[in-house]
Amino acid sequence: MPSTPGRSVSVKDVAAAAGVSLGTVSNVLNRPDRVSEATRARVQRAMADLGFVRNESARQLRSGVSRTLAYVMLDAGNPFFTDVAAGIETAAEAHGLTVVLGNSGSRREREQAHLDQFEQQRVQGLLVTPVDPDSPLLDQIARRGTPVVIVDRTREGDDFCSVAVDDVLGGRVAMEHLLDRGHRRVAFIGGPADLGQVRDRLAGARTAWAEAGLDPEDLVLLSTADLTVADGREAGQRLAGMSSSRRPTAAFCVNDLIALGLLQQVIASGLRCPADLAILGYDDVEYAAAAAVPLSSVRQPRQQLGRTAADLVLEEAAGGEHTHQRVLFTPELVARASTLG
Amino acid sequence: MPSTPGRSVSVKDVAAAAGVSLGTVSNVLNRPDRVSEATRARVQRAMADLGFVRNESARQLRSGVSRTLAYVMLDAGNPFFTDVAAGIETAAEAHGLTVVLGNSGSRREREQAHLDQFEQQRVQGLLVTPVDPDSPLLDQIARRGTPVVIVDRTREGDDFCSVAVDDVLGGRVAMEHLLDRGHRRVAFIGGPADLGQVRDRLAGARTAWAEAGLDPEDLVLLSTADLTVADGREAGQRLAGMSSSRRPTAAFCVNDLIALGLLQQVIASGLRCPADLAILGYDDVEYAAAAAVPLSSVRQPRQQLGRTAADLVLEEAAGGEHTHQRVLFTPELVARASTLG
DNA sequence: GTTCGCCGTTAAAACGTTTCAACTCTTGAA
DNA sequence: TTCAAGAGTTGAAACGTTTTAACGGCGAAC
Repeated sequence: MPSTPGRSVSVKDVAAAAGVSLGTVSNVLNRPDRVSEATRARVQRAMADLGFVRNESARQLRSGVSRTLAYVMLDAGNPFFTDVAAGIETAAEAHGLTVVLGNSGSRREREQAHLDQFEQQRVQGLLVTPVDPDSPLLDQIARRGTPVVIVDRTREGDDFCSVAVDDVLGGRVAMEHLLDRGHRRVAFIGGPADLGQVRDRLAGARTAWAEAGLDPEDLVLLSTADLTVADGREAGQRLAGMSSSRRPTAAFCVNDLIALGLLQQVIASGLRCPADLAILGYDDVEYAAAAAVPLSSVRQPRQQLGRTAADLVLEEAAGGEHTHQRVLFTPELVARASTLG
Repeated sequence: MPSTPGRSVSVKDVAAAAGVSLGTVSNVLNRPDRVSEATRARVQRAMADLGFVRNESARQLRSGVSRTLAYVMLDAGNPFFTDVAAGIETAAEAHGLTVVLGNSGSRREREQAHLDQFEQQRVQGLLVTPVDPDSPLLDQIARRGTPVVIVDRTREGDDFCSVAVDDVLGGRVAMEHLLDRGHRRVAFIGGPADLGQVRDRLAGARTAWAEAGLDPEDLVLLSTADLTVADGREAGQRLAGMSSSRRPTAAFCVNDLIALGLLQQVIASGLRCPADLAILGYDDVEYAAAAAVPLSSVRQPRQQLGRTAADLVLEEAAGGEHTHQRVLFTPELVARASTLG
């Protein structure tokens, strides 16, 4: 008969009900092999009857260690980060840990609240995709003893482990693909220009462009205000308005949303993809393959990003000698109809 | 000068460093107004110097209450649930609580692990979109004293608060819209048929259909294996293959992914939307408005779902008299070009 | 019959915080 | 001058668990 909701049953209560000492109850919980079959059964029965729930606070206070990993994500609404989180969960599960997630929604004060909270909870490790990778708050936390790993961002210096994807390489791979397909009039579409990922992908694209012996001036830059479908459509209007002799034959979009918007507008304008305009996106979001013309894109190893981050933070938490490392993953081109046709 | 990582600075250390008693340090933390300006400054200085981090476990153990709400979501990769989570966070923030998220990924054992974990952490309230709303685990937790609210699901009986959206009503509203637009040959597209939401939306649609005096037999049912874009495209092929005299003039899709796939295939087949086929989706996902033809859809108040759930669980946690209630939200039709044209 | 070792169990200490009653000054009123 | 009130501070107790040293009982070995 389970107990009434009348607050918190403790080991002491269980001990009394089972007619054993409190230490024995703890043994049943933590080292069941040290307890005789009979008493163990009696104690477990009492726990079930009384509705005993271990008090994690007390357990952690005494034992000093928690069984959780925390990930503070930048934007829970973005599938990229939830995939990263899934990777973290996979790795944590393998170590018998649970993962708790905090969502900052790109807001500094929420990020700080979560970080404080998790630090005070003494989580075993703290993974974070920070609003600002250079925030001193991260240094403080690390200095006070909680292992911190930066995810999908990097920062100068070797104060942290970090895992990220090589955006410069991604930009280069993308451009090389378009060049391989024979395109010599190419547009780079994306913005705002000061966003690290936009900057890096453009830099990579420019490198490939230059290595092909082409004039840097000839790479068409179409800057967008943001990274949305609407921005892509707007860029599409600009392209459609060009004379066919001047219009690029291919577009490298800094993300898939822009690429999808572009694709829609291009089709609506009566142009054909890829015959009139090849389109290459970035991120390989779930709907990329399901677009009207299946979209070529650059895929990032999202789950692996998470798994690796979790492994790193656990290695650091384990305490042996540990040197911080910056892991940079290689993005992968996924060629589909929108550039192959 | 911040301390070395050599484990955990306690209030005792701070007290010693500041030359005050341990109780005073606690007062600085919890009732700063009771401490004189001078000592407060001295203590705060010591805390900063030593890198003091409050131990949440000890705090909670002693005070008995936690400052967190937990939400165990069914699928962190689904934007619906992240929107719900955002709503929960909004409400929690207003109460000065933080929210931790657990992701079950529709797996029972992960759900159980998270629920156990959060119960043991003595969270103030537990929100959950369960794999199985009838799981006895939920009863156990509630009986042991942690307030539980079921989100986006309901269960019979009055053992829990729950918040959900009225899918029957949503189906009816959708069908009424198509009938209002004059359609009399209509297809319902979705599956698998045993999914609660498919069943409910179809039931609502049928009610509206019957109320319009139409023969139930005339509502065309196109069953899909799943709820993906690919399923929608496949349904589109079936529709396009019909003679124009027999083909429905409108399709109500059980979710937006199917609707988007259908739309793509319809356009690819040379049919016009909405002239040849009006299309109505469900969920109003982010990309619905950005489709080639902006998609009409049925919107669910996702954030409000979360806010309400959080408010309910907090009310229950507050402890006054509380009667469990089942809140059913009203979905809202968003009419766009795909049914208006 | 004594000793030894082993097993199951116990009692007490410790973790770091919050709370509370008690104490010491200081100040203003009687 | 005495007293009351109040502000500021203190020390100890308590939260529920884990851990450890010690204990009693029992069979085996001598």
